[in-house]
Amino acid sequence: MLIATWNVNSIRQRLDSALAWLAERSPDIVCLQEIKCVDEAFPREAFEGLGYNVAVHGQKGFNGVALLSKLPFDEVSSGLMGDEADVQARFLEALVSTKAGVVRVVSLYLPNGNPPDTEKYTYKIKWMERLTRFAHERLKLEEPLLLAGDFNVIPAAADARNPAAWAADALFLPQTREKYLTLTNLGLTDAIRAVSDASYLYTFWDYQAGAWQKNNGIRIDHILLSPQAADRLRGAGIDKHVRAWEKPSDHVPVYVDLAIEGR
DNA sequence: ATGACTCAGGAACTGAGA
Repeated sequence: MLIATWNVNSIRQRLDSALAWLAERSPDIVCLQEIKCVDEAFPREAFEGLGYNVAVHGQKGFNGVALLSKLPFDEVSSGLMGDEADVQARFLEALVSTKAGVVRVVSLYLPNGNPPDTEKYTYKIKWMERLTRFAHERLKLEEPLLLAGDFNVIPAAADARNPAAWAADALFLPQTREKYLTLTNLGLTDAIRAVSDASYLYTFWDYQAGAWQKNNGIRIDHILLSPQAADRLRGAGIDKHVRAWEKPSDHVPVYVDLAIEGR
């Protein structure tokens, strides 16, 4: 079973690319972020035509997450626990059933947090604390669980081409990395790092200053696995070539292959 | 030294992104 995540930076601007990528990768479940539209504007029919069930949690203008699944959704729930006043569309959780049992998947768009001396960074840190509480609760279920999305966290220096340039950035500040470690230390496995310790594995290249041409990238899109998912990890990868397509997102898809029969 | 790009919203620009 292939499960992927991709920050598309507007699903309406990226529809052709998304359909082309789905045709070549053929994932069973896809987590999308930054769809940048309300639910009604999501091009749901285009994906349903390919056999996907669609769940959307959007908002006007920015943010927004979605899930595509060839398996039907047993349950879908939007919003991250811990702050009823938080209206930003950044979290969508679903449960699907396979022949081998359930799989729980979360599509998440963790706040950027810049500039760090503002309430935006406070929001990011609190969001990470809420995510940790959520993961702690769900791990008790002992299910195959995937937290997939744009975490806006550079976990280590090896995850940036030029780590010094990110030293004071909300994506790489010590406090950000500490909170991310607290999350992963609950027992979550970074799928990409589980299969490779290579350098120069990136998922984002800025549109500006020729970052892509210089391979000046960072690895901020992650798939974190519960022990029950990690036990079934067959492979993982980054579809880097998509960044070279016409009119690309600044992020590329990341995927895992789990030894779970889809249907 | 500086700016550099792409989106949405809404009709010239700003905010957001990272």
